[in-house]
Amino acid sequence: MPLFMEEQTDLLAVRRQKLDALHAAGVPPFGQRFDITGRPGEIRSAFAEGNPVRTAGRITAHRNMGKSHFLDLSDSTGRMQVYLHSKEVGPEAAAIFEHLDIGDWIGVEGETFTTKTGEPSIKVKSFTVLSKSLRPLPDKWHGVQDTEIKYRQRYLDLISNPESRDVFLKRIAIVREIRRFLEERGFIEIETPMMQQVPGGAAAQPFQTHHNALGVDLFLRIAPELYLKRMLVGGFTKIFELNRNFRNEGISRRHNPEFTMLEAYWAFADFEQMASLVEEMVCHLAKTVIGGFVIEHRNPGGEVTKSIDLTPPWRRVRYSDLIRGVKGDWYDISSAARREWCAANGLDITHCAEDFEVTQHVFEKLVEERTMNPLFVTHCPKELVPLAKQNAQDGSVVDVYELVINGQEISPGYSELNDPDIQRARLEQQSGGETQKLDEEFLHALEYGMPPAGGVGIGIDRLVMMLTGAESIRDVILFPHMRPRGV
RNA sequence: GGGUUGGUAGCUCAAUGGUAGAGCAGCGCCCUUUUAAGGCGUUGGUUGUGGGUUCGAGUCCCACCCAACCCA
Repeated sequence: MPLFMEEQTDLLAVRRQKLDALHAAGVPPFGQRFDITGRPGEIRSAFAEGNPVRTAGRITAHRNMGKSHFLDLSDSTGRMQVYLHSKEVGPEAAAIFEHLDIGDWIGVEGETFTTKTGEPSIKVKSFTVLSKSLRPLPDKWHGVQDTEIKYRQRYLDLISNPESRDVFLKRIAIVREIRRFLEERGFIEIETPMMQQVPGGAAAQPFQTHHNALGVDLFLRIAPELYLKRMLVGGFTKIFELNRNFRNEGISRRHNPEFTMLEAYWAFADFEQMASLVEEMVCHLAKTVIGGFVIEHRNPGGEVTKSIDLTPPWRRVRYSDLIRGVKGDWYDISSAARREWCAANGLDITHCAEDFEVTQHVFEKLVEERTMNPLFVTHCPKELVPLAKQNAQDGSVVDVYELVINGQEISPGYSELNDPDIQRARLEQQSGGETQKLDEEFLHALEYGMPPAGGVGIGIDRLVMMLTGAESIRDVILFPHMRPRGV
């Protein structure tokens, strides 16, 4: 009596009923090993007709023609259409098929053919249930639009938004190509401690933890620098580390508490050579991963919002010359006159106590933020970079570059300080006299002699943002940190 | 920390203070080459949470939660 039959329409309950139906039919809903001849996207991109194939994937589309069905099987490699007809698989399998849904993983065996609309396809002879999906997937056409779901449930974003998948595949390729580029040039990858007793190498708030057996507090590293320099002392003269740093600071469009950093050190080189190395490396990434030197950033409507041209050679300009480019007599006028000029030009410098901070604010707002194409800013004021070598000709500046692309700092590079006494003085100054913040073991190591070296750091997340056109760091980190919340 | 915007069905989105809707997904039926398949029918809601104003609140007010963006 349909009138008295309770209509069961809850989406989760319907899937549970199908799960039960599979069990009842003796079909394990969560399968085992399934050997394949190729993944869906691989078979499609290297398509040859008339071949026996086995593949597996998630059902992401179902076009039901009555007796014949067209399914898309997908994974991270892409999609492959399969054609399923009761005449080919038999009535028993056709009955099992009734219990499948979009979202289920299945394995298929069959033969490749091309449909009359020209679509590469697999004519299924048999299929195997690999995993029953108990929750419905996001909208097949729009995918996941809700940013919160994209970040908290990244797997849904990856299943339904191919453009998100592409960004992460590019990120993976970028990291792989960086390693290859450096290794081909004789750099070797080093692993140094992520838990440090003295968090050094940068000025940032660390995360704190505790080692029970040793009874000591430890800090997650804010940078690997001081350990990599110990490696230079140890005679490893071309090294890099590409891994995570942790900073206990704000979360924003450009900041995640854990982020990926490349640091590389090259003994007997200077900051100019490091600049060339970085220029070559980023150009290599653009060519191999992006496919060209021009990077276009688009808004959600698809319109180009900005264009970055990475074609080498990149400009190298002294910091002071860039400031003079903003205001020619900047270094000839009084401190008060500079502050008046800032106020008149809409720059808020109320938080700037020192003169160099005022100048730096002008640099950030009027040079850095407006620089889209690569620019090596060289010979920065020594107050800004306390750990670098002073310039031999001009003691007020240091031998460093800051690479600016896309309006943000992408990479600093130094001629590293290797005089242990000057290094100690600088670190003591930086720590404000708090001796427990000094990494004495590092200073001790320097006294054995560290070769002069060039060093670079590159924030990989921001580099990926620049290369892929992402406007938020959360779009290039698979699982960005979010405020806790139940699903 | 401050400001702005947003949170409605599984997903994507509507809804002058006056009966909460559509598309997709789901469910039922038709269809043997479709591809955002199509056709007919149909189910589905604590409108982020908690208060308040009102005859009446998704809509107005207050607080809180979560997110995005801008600022610090």
